[in-house]
Amino acid sequence: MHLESLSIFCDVVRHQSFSRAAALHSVSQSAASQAVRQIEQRLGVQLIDRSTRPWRLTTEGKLFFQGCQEIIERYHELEDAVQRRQHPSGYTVRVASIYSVSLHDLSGYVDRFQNLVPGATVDIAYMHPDRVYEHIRSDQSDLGLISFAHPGRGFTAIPWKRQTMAVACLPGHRLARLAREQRGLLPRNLAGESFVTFDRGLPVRRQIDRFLRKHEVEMAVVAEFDNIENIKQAVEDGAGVAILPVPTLRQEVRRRALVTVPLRTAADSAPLVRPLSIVHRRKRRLNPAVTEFIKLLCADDGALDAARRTTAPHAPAAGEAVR
Amino acid sequence: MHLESLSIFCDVVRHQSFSRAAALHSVSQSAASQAVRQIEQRLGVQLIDRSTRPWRLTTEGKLFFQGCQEIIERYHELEDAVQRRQHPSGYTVRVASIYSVSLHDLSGYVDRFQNLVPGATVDIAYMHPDRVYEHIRSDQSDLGLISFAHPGRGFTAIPWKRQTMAVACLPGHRLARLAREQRGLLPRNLAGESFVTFDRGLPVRRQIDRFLRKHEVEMAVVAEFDNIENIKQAVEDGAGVAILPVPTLRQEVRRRALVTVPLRTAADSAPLVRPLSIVHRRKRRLNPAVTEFIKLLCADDGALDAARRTTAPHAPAAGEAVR
DNA sequence: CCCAATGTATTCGATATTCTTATGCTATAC
DNA sequence: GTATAGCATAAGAATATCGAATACATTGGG
Repeated sequence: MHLESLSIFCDVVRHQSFSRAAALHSVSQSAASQAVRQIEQRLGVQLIDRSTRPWRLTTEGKLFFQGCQEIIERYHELEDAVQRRQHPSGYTVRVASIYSVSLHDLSGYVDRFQNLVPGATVDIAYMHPDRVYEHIRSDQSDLGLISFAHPGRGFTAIPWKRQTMAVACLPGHRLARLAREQRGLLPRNLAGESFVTFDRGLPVRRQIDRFLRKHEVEMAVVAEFDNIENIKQAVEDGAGVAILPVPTLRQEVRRRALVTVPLRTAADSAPLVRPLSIVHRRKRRLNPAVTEFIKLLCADDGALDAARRTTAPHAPAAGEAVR
Repeated sequence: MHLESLSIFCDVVRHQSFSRAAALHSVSQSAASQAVRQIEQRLGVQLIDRSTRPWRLTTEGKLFFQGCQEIIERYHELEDAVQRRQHPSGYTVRVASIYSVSLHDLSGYVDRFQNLVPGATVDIAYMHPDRVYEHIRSDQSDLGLISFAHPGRGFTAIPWKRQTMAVACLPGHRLARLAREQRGLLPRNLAGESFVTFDRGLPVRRQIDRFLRKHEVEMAVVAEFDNIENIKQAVEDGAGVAILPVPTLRQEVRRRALVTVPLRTAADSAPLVRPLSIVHRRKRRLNPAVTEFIKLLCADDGALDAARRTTAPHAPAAGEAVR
């Protein structure tokens, strides 16, 4: 019997709902239903009486629920105890991040975290997206911060932030003036503009192309790069305009090298955002400090529901463009 | 985490051996090794120090072992408690059997069982092999008794008896006399004889054919049936001889309608036997009475190791002919 | 020191299980 | 009645598991 299934059963009972329990465990409602059914079948005992609405626990169900609760709690304590022995003091949270999540984005969290958990430290390492996954797979890091969390095998992705993307150009650029005049830019204003963008094949590029196609705008791609730094550089050098996540342009905007121009879209059409996710190895018990850090990262970001994790190969991370 | 894996870990520790633990759980040594490693990986903690011989538990391993033992015991108690509520008294063991396992084969066990477990009853139903599986799958029976337990999905087969097979013929038949003269029959004595046998495609038929081919004997098949009763009938009617499990001929031998003639084979060649197995649904917790009954069935049958259950698609049931 | 014996780890392909998506059902509310 | 919310079910894809074969490591004997 899978402990995870027992845990799902307990949450089904606690929340009086299969769907909510499923969400809490980051699985589909169907999976929760099947898990509970499987328990019933293996036991040969009906735990839930589904003939009424709302459903109710049977007597056996109540008994089993109480027992399960205790067993699961005990098991978690056991895991904690065993893991704590190994890292007896000074928890460390090892984070692997892509370059374009600046330290600035994180320092606030880190400070608050170190206040909250006095003994703890956070190690942040910046690297190429592929290496982030590799780092996590090989257990060199506990968490990864990446954009467009690709649904790779063995990883769990927790939606974190959604950075809105805007047009970046030189302060004296035609589009900058136009945006001032008409308060923001419409997608079609971009038509024909020289465009510095991401390599074909990167999710963010596909995202942008989809957006432009949707708004029936064609731009003249003059350069493609696989990272944001090079794109910004090219724009500063006057090669054209770019569409980039606003927070990554903070430095350049501050020193007035570039300006960001918001893109206005119709209310019903999805705005251009770059979803950032926290990823970690699936089915792996995270140490308490890591759990705490995740909680903190997700917490003030009130809009996002921490429960909406996804490990599903095809479930788009919240914020990923719809097909 | 799989409770089964935890249980394997506990047995590994208790018996200080992966192989023995694997056998106890009816899995391969490989699976046991993988199970333990999986636990270690998910915990991120080394439980067993494999660098020495014999290996030793790490400190964390000891801690985890103690905790696991308790958790598993609790879980089993919980299952029992929940199941007992449903069958508060008078356990019943429901057995589905093929026709050719006669009541005579079972009555001894049933009597002893009812002595051992006073409140219990045993229901035996006889049916076609396919229906036995169906009965078990649909939970109409707890146990099935079948021959040549085919390794079907979702079933566990416990080797039970190995019925030696012998030639059955009319008392006055040439072979009967020959056997008296030379004390038993050699396979080659069967050459050219009229042969009443099983339908092609039945495992028992393939078994017999293999045997004959191995001894380079060709017989003249005069009739094929899908069940033993018809074959016996045909032999009694003088259609020819048959090769059948000895115990299924008890009635006919007693009333002197037929005789059984043992087949002598070289010491190194496998004798012809029909393996009988007890099957039940895999991954299903059996109620205590059923467990007790299985124990009883297997017990006096000392030669067979109750631990050598098989659920493996390719593991031949003990006694099945080797390829 | 090498060799064989024993027991565990690893790899790989087959198989079984478990998931998700899509859709069907059903008890209640209106 | 009909609509709705919430669960069940089906089918196929993704994943996990298992066993067979084999590699590897340790130990004990020559």
